[in-house]
Amino acid sequence: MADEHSTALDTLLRLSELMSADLARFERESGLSGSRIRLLWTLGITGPTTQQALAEALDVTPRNVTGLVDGLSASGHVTRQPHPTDRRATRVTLTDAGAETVRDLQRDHEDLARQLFGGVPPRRLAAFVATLEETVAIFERLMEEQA
Amino acid sequence: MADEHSTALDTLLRLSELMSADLARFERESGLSGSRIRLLWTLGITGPTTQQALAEALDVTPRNVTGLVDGLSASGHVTRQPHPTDRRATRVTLTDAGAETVRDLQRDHEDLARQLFGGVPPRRLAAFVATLEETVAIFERLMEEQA
DNA sequence: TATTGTTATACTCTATAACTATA
DNA sequence: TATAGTTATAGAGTATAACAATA
Repeated sequence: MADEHSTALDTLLRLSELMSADLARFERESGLSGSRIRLLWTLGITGPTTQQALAEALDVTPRNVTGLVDGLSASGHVTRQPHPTDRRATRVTLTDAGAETVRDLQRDHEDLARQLFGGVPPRRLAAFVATLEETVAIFERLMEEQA
Repeated sequence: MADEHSTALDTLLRLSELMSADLARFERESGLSGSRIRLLWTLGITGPTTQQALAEALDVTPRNVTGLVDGLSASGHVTRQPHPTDRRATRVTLTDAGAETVRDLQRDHEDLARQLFGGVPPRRLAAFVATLEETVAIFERLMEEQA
């Protein structure tokens, strides 16, 4: 018989698996890899930005971003534009098709949120979110201590 | 201003990222990749088992398991043993070193659970877990409908 | 015939290091 | 000198397809 602590963490891990499986579904439907989808999602949040900034946001090397942007450029989801003031840099910009993919992602995300939590009474949902957020705060503190 | 539904899902995604970062810490400390760690974890749960069974449990191809077992065999974490009754099959077994790695994983897992949830009052933790488990149930139903 | 695992081949993600162009 | 991005190289994870040994 496991501790309730462990049950909570195990269930969170199970939810992680399910969210990964949901991402895999989008991968199949869009023909895009998870890494490319994450880049598009980031670009949707930041707007047009440099590869350097993308590398930091995604926590990967600049070289890796070069490869991802190559692929997304070939598939017509992004374009490389000259940076307006720094001629060393490129600005990665969503094409119309890329922007549509990002909208699809956002819509799927909202649909999922509604399906998972739409039936939870407001008071209970608020308490749930509060505990989640406290857990994130503790976790972030732990990770900082180790860094 | 986002819906509380979306906030809940966003926070769960954030927790997923943190759990991935925590796994990455174990990867650095052990010198093992995430895929190999998952195989060891699975082997710790099932006990000695065939590559076929590992492929199903990990949801990857048999060929993939061959590569992972090759690596874990070279690093001394597992061995290939003849299957007692089926001469086509191999039984993958944890070595002492492999078993120790699994124990480290389990200990880290329990430590993390205690650090994250040890301070949450029992009633509140029970309510939290209940909502988590309902969310998993809804999510699993959704994924089945799509499959 | 069906199953277990491997060889052969290929693609994506990822990293480090060296290099070019620009700041 | 430092920064942005690319070329060169390498390794891990993953997949499909063809094959050998065994059931």
